[in-house]
Amino acid sequence: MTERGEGALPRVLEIAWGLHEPPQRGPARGLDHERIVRAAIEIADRDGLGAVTMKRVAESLGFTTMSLYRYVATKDELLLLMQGSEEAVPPLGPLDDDWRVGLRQWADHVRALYRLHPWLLEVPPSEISVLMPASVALVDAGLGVMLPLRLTDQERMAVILSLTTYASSYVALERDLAAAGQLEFGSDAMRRLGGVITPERFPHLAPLLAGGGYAGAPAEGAGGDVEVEFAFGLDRLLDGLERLHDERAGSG
Amino acid sequence: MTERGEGALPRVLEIAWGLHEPPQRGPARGLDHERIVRAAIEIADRDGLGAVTMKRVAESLGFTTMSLYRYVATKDELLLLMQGSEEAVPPLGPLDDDWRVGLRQWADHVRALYRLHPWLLEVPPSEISVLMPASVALVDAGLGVMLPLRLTDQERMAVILSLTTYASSYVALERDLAAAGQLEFGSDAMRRLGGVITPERFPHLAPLLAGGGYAGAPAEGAGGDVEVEFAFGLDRLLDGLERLHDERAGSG
DNA sequence: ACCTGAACACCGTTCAAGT
DNA sequence: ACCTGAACACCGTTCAAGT
Repeated sequence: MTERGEGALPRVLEIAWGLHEPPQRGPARGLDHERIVRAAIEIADRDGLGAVTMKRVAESLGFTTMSLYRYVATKDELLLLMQGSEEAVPPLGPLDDDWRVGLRQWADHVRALYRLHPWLLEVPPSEISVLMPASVALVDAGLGVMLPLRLTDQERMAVILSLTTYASSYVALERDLAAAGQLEFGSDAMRRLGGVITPERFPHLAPLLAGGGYAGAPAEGAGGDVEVEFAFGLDRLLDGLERLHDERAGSG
Repeated sequence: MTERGEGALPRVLEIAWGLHEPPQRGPARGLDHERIVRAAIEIADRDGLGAVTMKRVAESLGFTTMSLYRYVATKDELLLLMQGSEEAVPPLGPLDDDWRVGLRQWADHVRALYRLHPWLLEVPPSEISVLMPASVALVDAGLGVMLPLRLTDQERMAVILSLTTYASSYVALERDLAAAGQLEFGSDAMRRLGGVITPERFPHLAPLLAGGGYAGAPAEGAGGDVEVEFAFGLDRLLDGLERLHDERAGSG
């Protein structure tokens, strides 16, 4: 009964898409997947993914740890439901008709998503997550923006993937820089580091380090720099797309 | 004695760069950081990061769990040492003088690194890791390739970062696709999925899904596709760089 | 069929003890 | 100062029991 043939959808997809019919018989259920996932997301938003334990989630709902296992097979399943929940995704308004502007808006939206829920960066990735509601909605919107571009479906997917990983990586960078800002290496430490990161061994990086243009001295303007770097890399990718598009327009 | 003022380097950097002098007095040490890190990497390579426990690492060296705490303050410190160890990085040969070719070689090398040690994708990121030996060596080489490009230091770092995250993301994708290949949704499952991922709700993605151009049916050619997509995104980024370079060459 | 309390196996880490 | 055994707090998960 639990395994319905080889062609069945993974349980977690059934749950996420609302296809999972609760059992007919027996006492009324005290919980449901939506409440559990929402509670878990709240905890992760507030205290990080490490704070999401089965115990803490259950108790925040007024139940015992073990009650969760009536709704979720393992903790990994819960994490996947969190990641794929549309609950976590802010609504995505209409995107600009100009593909370049639209893609930038789309990338900004993805970045906002990771900023809103930094724990998304830590959820162990699953091959299933691209089929969860949140991902499907995002991908669909992104594909829509690229309609006027002369690209194959596969290339469109590659762009989506590039932008997604690009945005998420930059949120991770922001987080790391924020943490690094509190490191504040003293001149003592920099001298010690300069003793091993020498111009002889690292001719290109050592000058940067000495000049404060590398990690270790991101004291001022760090936030702004990340902003600039995000736009820079994004523009390079869009430039590349435009060049490809122009070439194909010319030859087609 | 353990805290040497505010200007001191983080302990893990001292260890990684070989600046950590072992205590003079007392019995001979049975272990050293290098052996511990190497043992941990071997376990992670073979059985994944989840298999790296203090117990397993210690026992693989013939010691008890607790002995490790003479060398490493916490498990997180051990993970960081693994990640930043040059042990894990295959030697990087000389790169082509043509910046485009060189950057492609560099990106391939980074990708090879993640393929060799997939657990690198799972190590919780630390702001310190960019100062560890492995990262410093990689970044230095990457900066060297970009010497002929008309870019600021900051832009060069942005490129390095983009390529790194790009390469690592693709290795993650490969891994996920390999896992997804064993999912093999049946026609039953696809029909069920098609009931919620409808053309009405997802006009751009639904046709892809129905046509097998999206996850869920990556049975054949999946590996090859990833190869194509990697080159595609990389070329777009390099195209963008070239355009920027050409523009500046013209106006400078 | 739901929810619960007790129990299990397994973590990382602390501490007091031996040498 | 090294290594060890015992112990602690905390996980995820299983199971038998109550309703």
